[in-house]
Amino acid sequence: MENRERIMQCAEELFYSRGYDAAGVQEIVERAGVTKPTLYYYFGSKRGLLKAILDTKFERLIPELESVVNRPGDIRSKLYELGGVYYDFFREEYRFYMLLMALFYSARENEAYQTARPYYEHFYETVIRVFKDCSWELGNMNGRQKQFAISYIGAVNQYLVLSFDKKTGKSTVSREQVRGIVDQFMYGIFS
Amino acid sequence: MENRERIMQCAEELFYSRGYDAAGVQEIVERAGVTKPTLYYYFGSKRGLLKAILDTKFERLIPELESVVNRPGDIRSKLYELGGVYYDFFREEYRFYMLLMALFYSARENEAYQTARPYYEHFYETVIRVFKDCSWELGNMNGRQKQFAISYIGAVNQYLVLSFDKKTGKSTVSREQVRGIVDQFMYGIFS
DNA sequence: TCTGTATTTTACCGTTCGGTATATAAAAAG
DNA sequence: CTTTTTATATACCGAACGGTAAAATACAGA
Repeated sequence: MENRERIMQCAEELFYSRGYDAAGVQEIVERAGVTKPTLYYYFGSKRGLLKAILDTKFERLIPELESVVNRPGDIRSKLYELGGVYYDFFREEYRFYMLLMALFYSARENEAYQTARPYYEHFYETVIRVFKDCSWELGNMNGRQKQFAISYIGAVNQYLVLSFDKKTGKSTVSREQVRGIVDQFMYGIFS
Repeated sequence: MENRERIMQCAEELFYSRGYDAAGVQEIVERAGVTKPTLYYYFGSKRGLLKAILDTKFERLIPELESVVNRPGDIRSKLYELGGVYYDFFREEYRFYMLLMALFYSARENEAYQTARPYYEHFYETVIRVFKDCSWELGNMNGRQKQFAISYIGAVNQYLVLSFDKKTGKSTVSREQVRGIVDQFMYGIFS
């Protein structure tokens, strides 16, 4: 099982730094210190390898998101906590996070996008549910739950991604600053 | 000059639909009805072709952005107009817009990202300047101009991209709804 | 010790990749 | 009418692509 994990780790690194299409299977196995058939033994295809990486990481992220969403509380505290989950996940798994963003924005026909798509959908649905569950607080929102979810994710993501220093490999923002973004999202720029 | 333009057009389409790395030079020239040396005669390399596409489109977008930024007005009207420019550009050049997003989120080591990077920087600086020029209205903002620019672009982009129906190739939002996003950005979700 | 299974290797597949040397048309300049 | 420049095609390059057949190795349990 050691080789399997090392392959996934090296692949994640290379997908992140070169991009999924530009990263070659040959280079992945070289870094992992194995040969190609070993990779194909475990994952079946390059796409299968990507899928395995996505599965592993989401297996950790999804329950964290769910626990925030299902916990009782007002919209403010939920969005804070949600931002916190993003922030922590981003700090610990920034390579994967950046890879995920790249996949999300890659072309619709592209194999990588199609592989990653189901994961986004689950992800988005979770955030939309936050707004739906808080209709007691926000009114009927005129069907704007989805819009709220989109711009919330857009603002937070953009902020995390832009504040990432790829030289040091670290985020330059604090958890507090992410709270600031959430505040701005809720109360506007004059707050 | 006809072939040159047709190559660029076909390349834009393929870069959009398959992704820059996944789109092959061979396929581009086949669609354009020419051969490879013709492409290399005009653009020198695949990267040069991408650069030419970026140049052409930004040559149109940048002046529009500049005119909005340089016009006098309050932050509200400027952000409205800026959103309008995005919206129009997105409707008319959605393939290019989506391609641009994909390039922006692609890996830092990647050739495509490095080619597109200078264009983003110019673009971001323009939006940051909107907030800087309105410090009379927003106070000193505690150095949050950049944060504002980032989350503004993040929210608007995410909204436009998400509302794009790739089956019909059209945006499902109106100019009004983009104004709604700008309102939300300025006054929060309770507005 | 033998046998079966899980794992990894060597050596290779055909295809496509980005890119080019060279010849050839077409058109403008002398 | 020649010469030069611009533009396009034929035919090819070596390298890398994703992927695989088949053999060898490692390691169980009987």
